[in-house]
Amino acid sequence: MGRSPCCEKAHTNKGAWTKEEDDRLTAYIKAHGEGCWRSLPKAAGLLRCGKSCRLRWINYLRPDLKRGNFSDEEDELIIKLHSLLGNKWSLIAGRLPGRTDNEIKNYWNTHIRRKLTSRGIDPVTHRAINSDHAASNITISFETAQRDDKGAVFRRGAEPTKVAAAAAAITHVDHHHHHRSNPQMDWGQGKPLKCPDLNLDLCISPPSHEDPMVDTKPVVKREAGVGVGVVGLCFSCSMGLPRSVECKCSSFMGLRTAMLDFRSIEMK
DNA sequence: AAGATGAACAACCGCGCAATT
DNA sequence: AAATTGCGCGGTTGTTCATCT
Repeated sequence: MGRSPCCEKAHTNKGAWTKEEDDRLTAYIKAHGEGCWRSLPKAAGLLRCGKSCRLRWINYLRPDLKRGNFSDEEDELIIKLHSLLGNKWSLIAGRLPGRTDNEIKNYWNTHIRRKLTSRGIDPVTHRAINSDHAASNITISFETAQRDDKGAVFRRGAEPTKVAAAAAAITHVDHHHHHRSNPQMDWGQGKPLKCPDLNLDLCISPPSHEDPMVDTKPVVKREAGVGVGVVGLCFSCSMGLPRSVECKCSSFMGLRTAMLDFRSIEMK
């Protein structure tokens, strides 16, 4: 048999959170940390579903949330990342410290979608509206990921973290081969993407035993409590200090973007 | 001033996968 | 191995606020 039910559906509050509920949740997590969401409501004295508590904490109460308006740089970064990742809001949020997937998703739906449409760009395909050719064949470039002598992929400039094998680079370009959640990517081929103004190093952690016959649908390996993906900024850049001699972080629209660490993405 | 409409965003819902029993 | 739950995700809905007519 499995576990006991996650929460009692009856006798749980729904809808907007009150100040008192927020305070209780915040106080509890500050005292005990983010633990088991299922047992948290009862322990914290909240008549809420654990799922609801998690959502409230992650999207609203967490102290490291940035909140406030998105900058133009953030806008553009979201657009670029969306063109690469599709509606993978959690992955996109992983590139924007202090922003949540829900916030970005809402922002996309209310602002950016309209912004792109007004620019004549289809927000879904990132291609020019009414032109099959104008924006097609956009090539998004990634520097070649390095491999160690056993073929494991590791991030340039980082300790050779061995991740499972296979393709380091992502492919794309043929917009006719659509992945169900990411029309811009062809996850199976392992050819580099090219994008003139987005210099990001993507290391897709591949399957440990690559089998061309298996479904290559990308999946996100979950790491509880850890945002997916890590911005690999060096110390100087992460502190906003002048670049050091060793700094290998790249710039994108004035932002130090460093290298994307997609260790948590794996091919199925 | 009041109602209609749209924008913004918080919260919910259902699903898939991994973990657990 | 199968059944079941926990967690996280993306899609959607509901509510509030601002602007327009």
